[in-house]
Amino acid sequence: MADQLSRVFAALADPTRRDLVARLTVADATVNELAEPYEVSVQAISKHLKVLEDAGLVTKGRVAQTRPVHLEAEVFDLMTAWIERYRRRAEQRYRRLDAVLAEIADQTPPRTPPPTEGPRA
Amino acid sequence: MADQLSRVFAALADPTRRDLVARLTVADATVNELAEPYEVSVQAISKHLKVLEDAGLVTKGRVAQTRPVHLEAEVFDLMTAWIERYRRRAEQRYRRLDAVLAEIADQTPPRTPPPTEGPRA
DNA sequence: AGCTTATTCAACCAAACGGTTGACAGGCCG
DNA sequence: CGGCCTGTCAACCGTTTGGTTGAATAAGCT
Repeated sequence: MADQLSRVFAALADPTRRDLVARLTVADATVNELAEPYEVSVQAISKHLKVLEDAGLVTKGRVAQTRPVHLEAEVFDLMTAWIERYRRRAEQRYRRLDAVLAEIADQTPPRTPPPTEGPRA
Repeated sequence: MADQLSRVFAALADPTRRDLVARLTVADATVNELAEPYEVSVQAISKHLKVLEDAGLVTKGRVAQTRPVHLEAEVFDLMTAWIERYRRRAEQRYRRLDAVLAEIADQTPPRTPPPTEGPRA
């Protein structure tokens, strides 16, 4: 199996699974309740829930013969940490670039239009 | 093709691709430069970059015969928005649950130990 | 023009994915 | 006890994924 971060991202790459997570933010629910709105079989949803469970996004209880599914929101922090870390670095880099460009624009009088949006765009 | 959010999550579900993104927060780089540290073929990295590009995480320029790869950090906001939205909802729900539990504990004197951690755990 | 470098395209392969149907295990309830 | 839910396991199927090698395209360099 892959590392947890990979599993979390992979789990949320599927729209059905994202929808399941979204619905679980409202309330815990049993597998059948969760499966009801979709057109696929209960087994398919059971598999989706297993993926979410393996990623640590969800846990299952045991009430009578049902297994209420519960969202574990803490795992979101794992993603947020990764995303924020690199977003911050990327932004710092742009800030640095902006500074360099500003300096260049300062030293050299109106030469070329500032290539703030480079060859792409 | 799937929606962009799915493509972004799927793109970041691979450790090699996450590493590419991480390295691109430092500086733009050509395909060959990016491929150098890994043990796989350049073609494999080219494919990874295509996945990142299709997800909108990355764009390619054209300098001479090289195609410098550039990180598009804005797409991160798409994920952050999704994550924060549902994290917030989940947290609100816990707050509500806490309130309910507090009220119950208030009305009923020491009856059962508060089931703050339910059947799971 | 002709060679070289950088990158992608194409065909192929094994493994994983998302779905199906059918069988089976656990726990209620008449 | 016997049946009925609820949920999972197993086998199967078509598609996607991540990798390979080999050929093709594009833009310098001499």
